[in-house]
Amino acid sequence: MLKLLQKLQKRDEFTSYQKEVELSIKNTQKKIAKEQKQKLPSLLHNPLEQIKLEIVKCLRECFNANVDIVNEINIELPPSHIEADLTISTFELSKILKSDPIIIAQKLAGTINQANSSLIAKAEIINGFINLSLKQSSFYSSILREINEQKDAFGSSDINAKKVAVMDYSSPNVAKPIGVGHMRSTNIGQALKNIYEKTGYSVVGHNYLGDWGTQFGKLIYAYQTWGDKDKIKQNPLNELKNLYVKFHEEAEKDPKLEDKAREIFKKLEKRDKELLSLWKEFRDLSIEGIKKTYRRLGINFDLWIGESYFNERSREIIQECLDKKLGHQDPETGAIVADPSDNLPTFLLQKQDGTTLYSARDLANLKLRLEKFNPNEILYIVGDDQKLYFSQIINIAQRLNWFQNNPQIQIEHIGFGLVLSDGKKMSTRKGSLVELEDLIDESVNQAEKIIRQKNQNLDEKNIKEISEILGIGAIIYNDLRQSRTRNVSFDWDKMFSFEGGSSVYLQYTYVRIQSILRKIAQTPKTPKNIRFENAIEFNLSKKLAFFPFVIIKAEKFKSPHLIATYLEELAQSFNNFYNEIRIIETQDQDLLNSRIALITSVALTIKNGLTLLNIKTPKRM
RNA sequence: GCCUCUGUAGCUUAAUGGAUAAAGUAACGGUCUUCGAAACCGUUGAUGAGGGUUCGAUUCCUUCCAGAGGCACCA
Repeated sequence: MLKLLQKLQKRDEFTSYQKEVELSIKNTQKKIAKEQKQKLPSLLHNPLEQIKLEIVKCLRECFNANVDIVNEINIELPPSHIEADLTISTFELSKILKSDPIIIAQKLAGTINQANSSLIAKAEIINGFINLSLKQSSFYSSILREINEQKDAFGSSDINAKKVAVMDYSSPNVAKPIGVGHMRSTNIGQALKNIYEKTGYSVVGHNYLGDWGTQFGKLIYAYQTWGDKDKIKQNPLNELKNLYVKFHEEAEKDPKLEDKAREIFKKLEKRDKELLSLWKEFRDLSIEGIKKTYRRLGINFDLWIGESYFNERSREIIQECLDKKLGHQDPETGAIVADPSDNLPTFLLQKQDGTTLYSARDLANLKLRLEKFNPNEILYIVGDDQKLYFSQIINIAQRLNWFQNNPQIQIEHIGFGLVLSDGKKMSTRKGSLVELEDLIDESVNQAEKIIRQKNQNLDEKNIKEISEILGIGAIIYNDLRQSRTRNVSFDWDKMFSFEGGSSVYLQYTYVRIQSILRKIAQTPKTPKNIRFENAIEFNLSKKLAFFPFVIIKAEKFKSPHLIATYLEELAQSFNNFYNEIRIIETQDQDLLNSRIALITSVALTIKNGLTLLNIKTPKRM
């Protein structure tokens, strides 16, 4: 009886939330277990993989190499001035085999030529390069058959089967609206999740919400001082943002406000019932708005566990740091300081007023991930401005011996350049923030304008749907097409480029193919005798064969932009072909069917690639 | 002050030690009575500056210059 009473007394806004979290962790564990049992598509039917394996076999024959060299074979398309189908450079091999590249090239090319391969016609050497000429028709029919069989699965592989990765992305602060800066973490994170899964990984997507901390003290203070309940009910997100900005404006004039905010947060950490219910209200309102934006962008997570969940656990972590002498209490202030090694600067875990800091909660978060998912990788997809912070955290976790059960684990901060406005970092506090929702609306409007201008045959409903697809795609693509590390300057005009080098270019190419397939009006079926007539067709098929390997590379370097670059090259190649050859006028039935198989493959690959980047493909536009 | 990242064509970007540095955009010229010209073809145009490492450097090291970010009670 007494226990029940105690339980009831203890029950507050937290209790139900904690239950929710535990359930979502269990569900995620189930999801992983299920995925690990699934059979994944293999690369073995891809002729490019077959060529690679043949070369490895030849290498083993002539060098008795028992080192693992499969992944060192680097097959590429040769530069345009070289007349060959594929090229291998032997420079990397020479380091592994500790031999002269020219000699390797000579020996290897000789062995390949004697091997009587079903795909390779001949190997020639120029310097350290081995240039391969293929048995083109077998290669061509092999890759087209493979793609048309695999369909949406084309691009998948099993090279990372049975591996688990936890990804921390988006993770917005719930007290303020999502800005365009946060968009990068969201887009890059989701794209990396998709890419990882395509190579066989099970991925836990974690939206680590910033739903705790002094910011809530600020927000609650602002609400209590200037807030208006009715206004918040009408337009919650906007009003909360106004309060947040107002607080910072006032705090500029009167720095004492910061102390007041800290005081409120301190009470919140002590579970003051009234404050806690305000906290819950603001949190729920914010999350509702955030989810709306995610729905439009197609972002999904397995876990929504915010910092608040780790509040109490972080106390244990702080104690653990003190016990293991990785932290100390500052004798002057009483704050608790963590002491990383490797010349990294110290950082605070707990403030002098006894409340916890982000770092302590983040360490608790890391521990939970290790315990619940035992992952091979943990990726923090967070801006480069937090690079130092993550090296500090990882250093402490390492020295707390948290990785002893899993020494191979990779914990990485996947940084990226910031979105700059007028050359500077954007900030909610200074009001220089462009809100993501506004940006999306604007882009969708721009798209609609152009669609109306370009295509008069669409009805209203279609126009709305397609504007949404094109407008949102343009924003995401603009974010993902360049390599992660460079800063992005925010430029409205650049966002709405609907020409070459944009998602719209890729979508347009896809739509064109759909249009041809509609005109031909026969169900595409792969013919018995696949053949081609023109070199452009064969080149396209080579490019297609690379798709799964591009995904693998994008996973290895955590670089979604490699997919974008690849798709642009593919689309360009197709458009070239399209301009050269009139597909529907092909007389020979086998050739026509082969061409249908080819363009279907191109369309599938563009669609699968854009899906990885979280961009949709319309049927018409 | 210390540390980190970035610097490629007028502009936005690609190329993670390899062959003649690749695209888009802008400019100029060409291609639609024929599969959707939101496309295609052609011309002009670039590695911030200096040193080093090596068969070979946009890529690695170093000095300088320029921009951005971080460095204790925000997250």
